[in-house]
Amino acid sequence: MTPARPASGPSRRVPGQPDATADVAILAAEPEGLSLLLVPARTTASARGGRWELPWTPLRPKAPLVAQARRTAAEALGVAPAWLEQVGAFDKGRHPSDSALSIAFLGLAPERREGTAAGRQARWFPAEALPPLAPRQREMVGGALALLRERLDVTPVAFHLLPEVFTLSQLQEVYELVLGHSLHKASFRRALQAASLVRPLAQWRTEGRGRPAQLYRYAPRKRRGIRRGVRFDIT
Amino acid sequence: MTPARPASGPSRRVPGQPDATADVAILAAEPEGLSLLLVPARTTASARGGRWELPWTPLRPKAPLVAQARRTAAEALGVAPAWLEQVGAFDKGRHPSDSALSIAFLGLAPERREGTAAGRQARWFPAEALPPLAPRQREMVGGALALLRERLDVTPVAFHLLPEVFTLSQLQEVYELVLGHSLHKASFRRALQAASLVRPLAQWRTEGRGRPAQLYRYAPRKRRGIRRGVRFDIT
DNA sequence: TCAATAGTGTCTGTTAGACATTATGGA
DNA sequence: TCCATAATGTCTAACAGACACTATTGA
Repeated sequence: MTPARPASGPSRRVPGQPDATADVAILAAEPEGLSLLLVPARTTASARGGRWELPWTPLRPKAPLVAQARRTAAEALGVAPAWLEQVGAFDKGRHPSDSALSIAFLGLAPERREGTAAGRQARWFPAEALPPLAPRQREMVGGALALLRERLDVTPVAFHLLPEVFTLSQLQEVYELVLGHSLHKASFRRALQAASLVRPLAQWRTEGRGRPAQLYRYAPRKRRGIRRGVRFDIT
Repeated sequence: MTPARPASGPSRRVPGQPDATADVAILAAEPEGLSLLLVPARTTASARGGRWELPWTPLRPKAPLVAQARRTAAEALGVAPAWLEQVGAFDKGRHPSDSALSIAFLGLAPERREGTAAGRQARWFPAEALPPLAPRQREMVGGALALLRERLDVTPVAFHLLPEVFTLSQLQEVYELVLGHSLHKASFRRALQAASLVRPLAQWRTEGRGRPAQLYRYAPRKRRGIRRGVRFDIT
């Protein structure tokens, strides 16, 4: 499928090292939607000016995969991501490195607006309006978003998209952003109460107009082994 | 971590080819539990007699990843698996090939007892009583089982563990095997009815003692976009 | 006072699980 | 006949969503 490419400049293939890359899709939640961290494309033959790409590094077999992904993420984000998980291996489509294989990771950053000076020229883009990406990286972003949605109702992953201290409205916003639809406020809080995942603080924060919102902190108490019945919820 | 191994016999490392493998965990459902297909370990220096391993092949960058996994599975199973999905990339622990990286796949076979002559010397082992495996392959099996559980309530994947025609008790057994706990019969059937995933046939099958069970076929009719509320079901 | 947001109480329809009952075969 | 399994109807407790209402701030 791919035409035989000349081994381009900086792709130094060391025998014994896999011809593969580690790519990281770093997501953050903002009021307007999820945003993705991109870095300026390395200047290669194919790259005209102003292109962007997912942070990636060539895979080095010595270092553990996750460690390398974490380093790659930290390099672009400025700090280590609050959460990191492998999405999977991708081999279809072109990659900026022209590598045959790429391992994608999902990284989460807590509320990018505050702090987290994105390294060098890295920039955040709204997840619904991304600049053109290499086909393989485009697929990896899709996989990362899907993984985030999957994890959301199995793992308290939403809290890694929020600062230490947050309001329940903020928490609900994150869930709505990731799930892609709005939730019932009373039901959301009831379920949250039942799960006892958060601890209220004796602090309130006023934001714009209305009544100030109480602040909460992530503090899971119960370990519940609830066995739900089967749901045949095929999509 | 790994001591410097001499490049052992059959590991021909071609420069430009990733030093990686594709491994497949092929599962089937039996009344006693899930079973896993293993093949005799390739005779290498480390292998004493009677060891087993997951079917694997060295990764060839030209071929698409899934295609190669499917071929690897078919070689061990005799036929193509009814379902195949990537589990992820594994790099920790030793692999029979001593490769730095392995991509794991989950394969499903419909009820192994009937037909499906396992290729050559391949053998089924109960998933709870596996023979010793290379550490990395052991992890891959765990990942494959976890993925199967994850997929079960999102995708009608259970039907790929059953023959074309089955009884509702068989279907429930598969769900119970994969989920690891028993389900309420009436509730199970009610939910199944509501999802309209199966079509009853005008055939009954008597099995042992009691009343004969009606046979069903997988036939999803509705495409439902039901939006459930959030569940904070952290395990 | 009005607008806007936070937070809560009540009602109702849905549903999962418990239980009981009928149906239908083999031993 | 008895036993084992299939299949279904009814009841109840739990729960999700709708709705309404109070609370508390800024404009």
